Amino acid sequence: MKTTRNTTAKTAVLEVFENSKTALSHTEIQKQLNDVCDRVTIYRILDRLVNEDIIHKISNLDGTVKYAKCNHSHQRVHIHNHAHFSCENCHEITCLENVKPSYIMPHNYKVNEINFTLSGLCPKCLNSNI
Amino acid sequence: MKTTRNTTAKTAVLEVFENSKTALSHTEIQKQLNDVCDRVTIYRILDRLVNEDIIHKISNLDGTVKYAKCNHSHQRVHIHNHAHFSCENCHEITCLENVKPSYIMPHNYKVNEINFTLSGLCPKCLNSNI
DNA sequence: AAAAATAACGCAACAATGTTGCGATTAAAA
DNA sequence: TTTTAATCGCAACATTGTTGCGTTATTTTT
Ligand SMILES: [Zn+2]
Ligand SMILES: [Zn+2]
Ligand SMILES: [Zn+2]
Ligand SMILES: [Zn+2]
Repeated sequence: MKTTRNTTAKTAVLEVFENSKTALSHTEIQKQLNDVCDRVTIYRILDRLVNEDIIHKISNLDGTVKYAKCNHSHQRVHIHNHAHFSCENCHEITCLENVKPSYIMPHNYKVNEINFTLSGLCPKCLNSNI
Repeated sequence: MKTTRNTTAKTAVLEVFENSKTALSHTEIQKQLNDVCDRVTIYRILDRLVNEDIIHKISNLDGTVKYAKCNHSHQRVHIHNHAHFSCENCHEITCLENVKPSYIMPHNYKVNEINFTLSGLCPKCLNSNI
């Protein structure tokens, strides 16, 4: 079995997540790390953190990919079924941990995973405009 | 005002959509077109068809982008608020025109658009496996 | 029908994002 | 301390999408 290791690069990436309230893209992480490690290493660390259920991957409407901390590691079954909000103004992505859509599916489909993304204006941008 | 023109390439792309029950990626369209036109032209045609509300763009969980015919052009307000299903086995994307999620949002958010994608096994793959 | 206007095209070049192979490091176990 | 293998850096490559520009072709005007 493969064991996972704690490296300086991985610790640095984790710290970036700890200090962020919103989801982060690979590029945003790279900028904050400031040459702590190679570009490729960040990709590999992100893959590992996803596999370890420490962060989750968010694919956005505009094609960008971001990652966010998992705030539910205590749950027995680790499922990412919450919604995400994408602000059209500041482009920040936030987890809406408590928003879970209800829906009715046609028969003969087996649903394993759902992705629910809403876009519009976040509270910050909603208050600070005309 | 810019007027839109009917070209052989655009007609060919439209025909590909007419013959498809599922959503199509740029690459899939390109293969079916078989050098009718350049790669870039397909991108530009897809952009135009989206602007004309003839097709809609679907961003998938795995980062792929597909396009599908709009089957609701008769509606007065043209909104794409239906769900999409992504099969983990055959990777086909289908529009679930009648699946519309209900949800409760926290205050102070203004929602303009939603994206609801479900993944799992489609009816075809569900029936044809062990 | 011919001429004029411009939407659409082909091509080449570029950009962003992510992947792979491989030899060198280094964290963790023995 | 030595050994093992997970992780890293680097170079090279792949995919997807964009842009500029001179050319082609559809549509409108004359
Ligand atoms: Zn905002
Ligand atoms: Zn989340
Ligand atoms: Zn299927
Ligand atoms: Zn659809």
